[in-house]
Amino acid sequence: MQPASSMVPPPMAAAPQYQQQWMPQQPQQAQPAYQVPPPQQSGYYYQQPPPQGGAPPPQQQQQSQCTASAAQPTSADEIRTLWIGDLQFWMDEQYLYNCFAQTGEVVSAKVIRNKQTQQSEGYGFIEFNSHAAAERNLQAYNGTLMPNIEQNFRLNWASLGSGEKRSDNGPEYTIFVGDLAADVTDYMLQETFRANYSSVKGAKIVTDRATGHTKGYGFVRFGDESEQLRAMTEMNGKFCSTRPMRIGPAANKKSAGGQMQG
DNA sequence: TGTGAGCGC
Repeated sequence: MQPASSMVPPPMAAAPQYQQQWMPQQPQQAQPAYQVPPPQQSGYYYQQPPPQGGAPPPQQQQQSQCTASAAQPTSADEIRTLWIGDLQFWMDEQYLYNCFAQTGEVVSAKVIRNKQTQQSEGYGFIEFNSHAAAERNLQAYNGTLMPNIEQNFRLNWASLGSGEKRSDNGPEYTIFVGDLAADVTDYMLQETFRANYSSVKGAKIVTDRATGHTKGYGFVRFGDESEQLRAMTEMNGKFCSTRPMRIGPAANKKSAGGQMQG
């Protein structure tokens, strides 16, 4: 049980000049020397079994080996890339790749950098070999601890790079949630509310950009205003993880539903 | 206690 030295963040060192994209030298390599332990399946109560009846199990479902002329995404179903945010400055392409390498489904990893300073912009993209693989990794890793740092993966579908994403249906109504414990993740907060309110669209824990540590508060977005209002009273004081939540109205600076007046 | 922000040349 020795931590791989290549995964340890450098104390302070100038970042070397990396390529814009990183991928393994051999795509069908048996097993890389570096291995990342799988994410801790803590078995949260909000984990739900995969839906059955319709979708085949995500096993070795070999799609057609898209070799050359089949690389034209015609719809959003073909998206195979995930967006990853809240990256530290030392998290390079190889670090990201190693995070998902044990699944054997990652194709490439990329950190977006400033062209002049080569410093990380704090986000990147992970490309997988199929849409199903990307979705599996999104579900498995999002909200779990990243290697060698007390910070959670913040993953999402890469939407803006591949054309139009399916537009949201209608306005959103956001609430502020404070007094959150340090281990509360986006997904945990979202599912805590979704268990009671079907119109929950998502949740966001606010983290410090420099350290990636939570600031102890976040936001939950609803699609239905009545559920937003109900949640503000019904969920106030309810426990999420180890602490009771304190809920208040969100001071939306962007287009909210209709709660702003004057 | 406290009111985010994140899409690639």
